[in-house]
Amino acid sequence: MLTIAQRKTLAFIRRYMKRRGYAPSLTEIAEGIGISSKGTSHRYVQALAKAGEIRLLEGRKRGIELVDKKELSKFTLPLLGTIAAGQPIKAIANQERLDLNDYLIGPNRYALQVKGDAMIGIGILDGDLVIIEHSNTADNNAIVVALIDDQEATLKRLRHLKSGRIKLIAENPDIPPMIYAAARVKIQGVLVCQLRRYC
Amino acid sequence: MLTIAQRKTLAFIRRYMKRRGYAPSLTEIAEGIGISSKGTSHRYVQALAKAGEIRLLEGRKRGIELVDKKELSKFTLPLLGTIAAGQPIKAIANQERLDLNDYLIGPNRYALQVKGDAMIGIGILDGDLVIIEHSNTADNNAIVVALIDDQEATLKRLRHLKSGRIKLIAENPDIPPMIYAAARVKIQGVLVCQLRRYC
DNA sequence: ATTTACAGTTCTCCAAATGTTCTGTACCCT
DNA sequence: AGGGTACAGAACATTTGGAGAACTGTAAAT
Repeated sequence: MLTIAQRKTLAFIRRYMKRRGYAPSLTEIAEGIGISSKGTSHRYVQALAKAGEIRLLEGRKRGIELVDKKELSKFTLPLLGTIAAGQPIKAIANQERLDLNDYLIGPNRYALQVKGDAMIGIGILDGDLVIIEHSNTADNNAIVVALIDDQEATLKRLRHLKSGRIKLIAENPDIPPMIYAAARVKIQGVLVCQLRRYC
Repeated sequence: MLTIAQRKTLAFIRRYMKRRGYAPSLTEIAEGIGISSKGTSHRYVQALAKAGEIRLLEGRKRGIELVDKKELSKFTLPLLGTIAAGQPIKAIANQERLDLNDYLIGPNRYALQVKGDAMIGIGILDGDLVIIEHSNTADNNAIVVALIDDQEATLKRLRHLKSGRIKLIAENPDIPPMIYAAARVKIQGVLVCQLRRYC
């Protein structure tokens, strides 16, 4: 339940965002609700986030998002808990919901269907769908879609070698890793998620 | 979430393209939003691309395309094609979209997180999420959540034996299959889909 | 084919705006 | 007096906004 001051804060944030299209700063919130300390408005904003009325984008200026109560039920599934061999399902407290939306969807993402067993060692099988986020760079050890000599595109684990060359590793003991000069390899995207349908 | 400057940049690009029919250059963008460094406008444009507001046509001058936001907000992803070791991405004709909604979501479905390696043989690893559709029956050979003696819940492959008994098979050579009298096994749900996040 | 102007990319540096955390003060209540 | 709440304001860390130089790549003109 919100206090009067928190309610006032929320109302101000809503008004501000509606009018200007972006979130107010803490100083503006303080002004807007008639106090002079942004330390205090900070407290209210934190309380609103905890109450689930807004969402805070960590480490960003004006990083407030309104939570749309309608949207909440759309692409979510109840996350019941964990299952292991030999043990009952262990329920997770207060029935979390899993938001598949931010799990899977995003700008610059696309799906590919995997052919072949090159990545079988990490459980990516023939026919699986992988979701790729478009990017020209990738962290060491990430799994990437790499284009070699502008010809072949493959899904492999990436490793930057100290020599500056690039090692592409298939997670399959039958397929040896390959090493290429950096110029021959273009990264097209990074593996974000994998999914497989059973029915 | 866009910053104020990014928003301003996007608005300018939209205005410019509407009026002139083609995209502005970085210098024009800088002028248009009232700054003098095209290095800076470059940063904003990159940020907009990452946020999915625009698309950049690589290696082309004035290569900015506006992205239609309507498509993006749905629960779909472009399905580009297939990827295999040693071959280019094979595009699927006219860019199908993959609707994850009917892939994943449904009434009576819930998610569980898998613990342990019991199903490693078919690529279900520790930590993966599985989506289960609630059901008291299952086809032969389906993978199910089964409750044994009202005690243990496990994820196993189901096989109805001619004897009327039920065989539960872990897809792991280290774990032998178990056979139970039908009365001891209750099916709680059927594995519909599996997904794993990599980042 | 070469030159040239335009456009995009990368980099470094700096300043201002903003979020976060703390400490201190005032007021109200029992 | 003690505890709680509301608020102010300082101090600090981080993000955002911006300038400009140097470089690479593209496309058009010669």
